Amino acid sequence: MKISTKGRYALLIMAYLARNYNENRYITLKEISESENISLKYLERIIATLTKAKLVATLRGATGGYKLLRDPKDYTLLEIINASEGDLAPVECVEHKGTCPKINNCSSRKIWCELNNTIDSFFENKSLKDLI
Amino acid sequence: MKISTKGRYALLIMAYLARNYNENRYITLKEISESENISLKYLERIIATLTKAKLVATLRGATGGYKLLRDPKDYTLLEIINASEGDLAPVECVEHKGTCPKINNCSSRKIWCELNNTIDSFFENKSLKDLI
DNA sequence: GTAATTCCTACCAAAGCGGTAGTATAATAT
DNA sequence: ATATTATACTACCGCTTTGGTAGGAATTAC
Repeated sequence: MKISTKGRYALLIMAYLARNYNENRYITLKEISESENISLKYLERIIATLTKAKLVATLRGATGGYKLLRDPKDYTLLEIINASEGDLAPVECVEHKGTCPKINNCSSRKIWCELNNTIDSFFENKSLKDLI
Repeated sequence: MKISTKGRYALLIMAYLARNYNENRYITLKEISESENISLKYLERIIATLTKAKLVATLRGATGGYKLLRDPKDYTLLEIINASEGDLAPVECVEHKGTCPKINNCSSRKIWCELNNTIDSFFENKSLKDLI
């Protein structure tokens, strides 16, 4: 039941961008890397998923970097975690019903679905602003 | 954020024992293995942790097997999951504070602790009887 | 053109997951 | 006693995921 570094670092990056949101400038990964003491190369890979999910704006080249597209209060932690970590379903059958033949008489599945909803709404109800 | 087969199968085993609780007999893994279609050998390994945690009674030899030590309503899902899956903390620093040097000015840790509490109380408030 | 920065792909070691196999030990049935 | 049934313990194994590293290509500002 661990959150991997993908999700954790994604949150760190987004929190960093959020803290500098009002400056409205592009922030380099180099800056975040040095501030948070995480390898630049690894951050590149992690933020790529956030870029693809259109959670951040990017500009290449000199004076380029990343910035938020919306106000921090308008990001839920769920969308950030989902983009970076994938879906949070604690077991396969919650999201993909075809994988288990016992699905219709499984006494546990109801529990897993409930747990999934609990976790999702936990993150849905927290914004990026709450994090900073 | 997955629950592994350790935790899932542990719950299956306990649910099976719970459904037969009133018969007050020792139930073999062979029976559970055939009923649930899970390898006997793997079940042996999984139930070993439940035995060590004193969640089930065992008897070796012919007519031996496993049975519950208490009424199903007196088992929380949390103790079963904890015994089989280990603790559910979504990040290391929630349980082991020494692992991260940034612990005292980490904006994320509060979230992880909250999530941990949410998940724990989810399982704490469900009994084995709820599962069957 | 040069420097700075993102973007893309390939690679890699270590750990965890989901088992299997073999043997030792204990209790019962006959 | 001995054969049978069952748990207990330990070692092994292939596969996938995790947590990175490395190198270079594309893009932009100056």
